[in-house]
Amino acid sequence: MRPISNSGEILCHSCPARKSRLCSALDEKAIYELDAIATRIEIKPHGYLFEEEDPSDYVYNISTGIGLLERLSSDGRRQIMAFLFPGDFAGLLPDAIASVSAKALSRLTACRWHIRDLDALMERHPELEHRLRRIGGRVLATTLDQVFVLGCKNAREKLAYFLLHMEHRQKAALGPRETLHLPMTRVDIADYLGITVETVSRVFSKIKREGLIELPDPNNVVIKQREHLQDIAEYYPDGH
Amino acid sequence: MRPISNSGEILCHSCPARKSRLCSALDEKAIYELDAIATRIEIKPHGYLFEEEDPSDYVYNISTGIGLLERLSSDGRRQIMAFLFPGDFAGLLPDAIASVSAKALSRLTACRWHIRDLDALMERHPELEHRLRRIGGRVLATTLDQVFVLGCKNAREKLAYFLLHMEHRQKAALGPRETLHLPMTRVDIADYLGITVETVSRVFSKIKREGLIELPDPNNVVIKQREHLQDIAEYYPDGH
DNA sequence: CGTATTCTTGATTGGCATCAATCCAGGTGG
DNA sequence: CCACCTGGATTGATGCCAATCAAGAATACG
Repeated sequence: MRPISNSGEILCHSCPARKSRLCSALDEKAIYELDAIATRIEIKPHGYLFEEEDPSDYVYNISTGIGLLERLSSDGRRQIMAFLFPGDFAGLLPDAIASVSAKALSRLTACRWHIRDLDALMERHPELEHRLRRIGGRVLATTLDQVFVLGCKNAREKLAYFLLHMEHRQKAALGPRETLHLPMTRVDIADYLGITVETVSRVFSKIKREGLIELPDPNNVVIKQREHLQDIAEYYPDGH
Repeated sequence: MRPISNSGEILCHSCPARKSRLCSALDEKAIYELDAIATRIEIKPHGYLFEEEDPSDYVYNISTGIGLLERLSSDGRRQIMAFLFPGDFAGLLPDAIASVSAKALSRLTACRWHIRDLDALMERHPELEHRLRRIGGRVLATTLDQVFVLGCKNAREKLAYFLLHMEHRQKAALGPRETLHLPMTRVDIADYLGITVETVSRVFSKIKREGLIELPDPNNVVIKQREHLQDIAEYYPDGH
């Protein structure tokens, strides 16, 4: 059976997210059908995949590029809920109960499904719903980690957590790298951790002086003392 | 068809959480089966429903009483992830990826299902999995609200959010009340909001002096100026 | 009724925010 | 090719909100 996409250059079988948690281990027939109801979309840097006000009728799966989920308050404060890597999902809240926007940090391509189409497909492939539930569970687990960090940790601990978490995400999405690339600005990091840009910058400088990391340039980090960082953050993404 | 519980005084048909999002609108047969694989459990005040280290092989649905989900760090800091009201679920993370404990604030009764039993039942009743997915979606939405509050808001705004949120939860679980009962201590509130007991106490006193609330006693609040509180918290649980 | 626990209030400290200036790389146009 | 501009990053000076330390008041409990 040859996969046919209804609208785009990347087909499921050649998709960078082919091994994503939604597609992998689905049988050929299900993948074919999933492909048939998918729309390929592309967002330019700084563009939005969807915004708070939009009716949340779609589920997205990032194929390539980096994005973020953010929420804004009326007086301009911003909280970043997550950074999006290839394979990640967005728009998993069908009730439109969560108002977040998804913004592209780089050129970004994604698969989009209409909720109704997905619901219909799930009726015939219950395995699909099971997978979506597990994906949701992982998102929740990560969000609980974030709650813990925001509620309990100081600036130094927050940044240590951030670096290790980003390294972990990047490894999962793109494979192991020798240096950690940070595609976001210092402001983004600050808004993710609930601190200010200046504080982020200061802590970067401090842990660099202390030899915990190297900073070839602001967007690239070499972690020199992983265990020390893990102890600071109390975060061990791959076990102790 | 008469419902038969395998272990307890409360049957599904007389369950206080009977109208919970899991059971409601399931057909009689599914409810019967759900009942058959449920275990009724009871926890004393300050006891634990489950703890961080436990293998998370169970899903729980609170029947009566109040509880909380907490995570502790090695140096004693604590973050409360949620307060549990009748009808709420806990243990929704099958991967054991989220280490949280569930503690009882009062005498607490709950339904417990083994994941395996539930998985087997879902094979025959896909509607059940669909419901669990939606429940998980709601939990995630609430947790995202919490992230926003922890990351962006000051002590005053946090407490305003807390009061309105608790009122909303209490209304949903127990029906409308004229006064808001707070079954948790000031320390619990502090650990939920990422601030200290003293700060909680001070803000309570302040908004009481300002006439936003009345405090007949520390555990009961009468909200006098709901709209003002909503504006402080930027939180409108039932729309504007 | 005494003891423990929780809550509240006061005094002081400190970590991070705020305000402000400078640095630096990349892009643009003369 | 270079002067200029711009947005992001860094560093410094100062101030403030909430943490910390400490003590007293209120309430629950054996």
